[in-house]
Amino acid sequence: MKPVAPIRLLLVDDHLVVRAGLAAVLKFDTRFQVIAEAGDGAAAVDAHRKHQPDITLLDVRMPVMDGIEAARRIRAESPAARLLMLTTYDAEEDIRLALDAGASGYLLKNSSQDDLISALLTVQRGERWLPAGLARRLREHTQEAPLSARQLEVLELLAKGLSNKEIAAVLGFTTDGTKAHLRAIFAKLAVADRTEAVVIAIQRGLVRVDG
Amino acid sequence: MKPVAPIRLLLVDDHLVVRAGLAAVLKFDTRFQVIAEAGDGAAAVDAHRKHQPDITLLDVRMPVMDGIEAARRIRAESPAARLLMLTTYDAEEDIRLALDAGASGYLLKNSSQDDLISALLTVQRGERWLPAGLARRLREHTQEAPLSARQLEVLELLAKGLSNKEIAAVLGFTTDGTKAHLRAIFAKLAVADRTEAVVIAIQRGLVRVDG
DNA sequence: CGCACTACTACCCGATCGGGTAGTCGGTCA
DNA sequence: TGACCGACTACCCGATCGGGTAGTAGTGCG
Repeated sequence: MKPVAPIRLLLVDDHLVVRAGLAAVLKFDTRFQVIAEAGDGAAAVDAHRKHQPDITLLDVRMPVMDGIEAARRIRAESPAARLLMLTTYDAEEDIRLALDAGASGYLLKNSSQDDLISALLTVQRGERWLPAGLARRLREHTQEAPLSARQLEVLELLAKGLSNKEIAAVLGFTTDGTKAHLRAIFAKLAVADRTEAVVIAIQRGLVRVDG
Repeated sequence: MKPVAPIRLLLVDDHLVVRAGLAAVLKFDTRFQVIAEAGDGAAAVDAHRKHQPDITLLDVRMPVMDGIEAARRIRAESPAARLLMLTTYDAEEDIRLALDAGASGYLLKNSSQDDLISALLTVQRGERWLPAGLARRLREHTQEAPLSARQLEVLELLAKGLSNKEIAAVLGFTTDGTKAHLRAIFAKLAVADRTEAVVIAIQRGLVRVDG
């Protein structure tokens, strides 16, 4: 064992308890050193600029600026930054967005201490880290055509329970327009009707219901 | 200030990080003392029996045995036990179930340290603690008639995207039977169609989609 | 005992939905 | 330039949905 400089970490999470927990869990491992913490995305960007950590542990869902946007901005400033996203949710869309935003890994909050540590070490080596089952599920849907921006708008309204006519009114086209979009959406999500589409969309994280 | 014996706490959460975080946050407040931890519901029941804590902080969603069931069993053994449920989700149904199971309070994981401490102190006094906005939302829907067991079965299948005919086949009655159930469900949830019903059901925690 | 309520079945009917087909318009990429 | 694709509009048609109404069986409640 040769002595190595500790990996310097920036912790970003809006939950105080989670930050404290991560710090507590990592405190006794000399390979890691928590050098800063932040409670929202904007603070994370500032803290990253100031401290230039080796790895940033970034919560996905946060007030002010979410983890995805924070990841994008950090990568814009520091393309070599290593970002490990941290989340409770395994919605595929979140993961896809996180990876697109430049994250090097994706860690579920219910991971064990061992997982946390191996994720950190893996990311530090410049490799990608994803939870076991997730990598497979992600590949499955990655082949399929993604929804267009317009289709996501329609889907969002659909998930509010609007009828074809109401969706058309909101988006400013005819009910036939809604139907055309729905047909494309159904095909891409491989479902038969609007209800199924909404359920799948929620499962995959294409739309949010937490309101 | 007269010196008081610290409030003895049992922490129950399947996330190591959360347990560590709670312990870390409470460590510096002498009014509290963490005397034991558990990682699932079954272990929580055992730990409660053994340590008889003043307050048990119980995560709702856990493997092996969830927090609701654990709360029920703990209360069965120790009717005076004070239980503070801890969760990320604010689905109303979870809260209702938790309170029915005998919880004295319900704390969201994104609460501040101040909230955590005042929740603990409130519960210790034997009073009920609920997050601000939640108490109101809960009262709103508490007036409304709850769904029957059969209606929940139908709702569950509805949330899988099944048609009236398919639901009827699964449950063993005619499509008219499905329609009769749906009419009752729509009325109780105050929605106009199946898609809206599913969204509301997911929001309120009446059905789960995490799979 | 009657009353209320859930769990259905059944029929009617208009509105909505979903699928098939076809064509226009604008942007992109080779 | 032509080929392709997304965003529509439009029309047809059968299936499904949701609402109104009515009636039966079974259960729990006072």
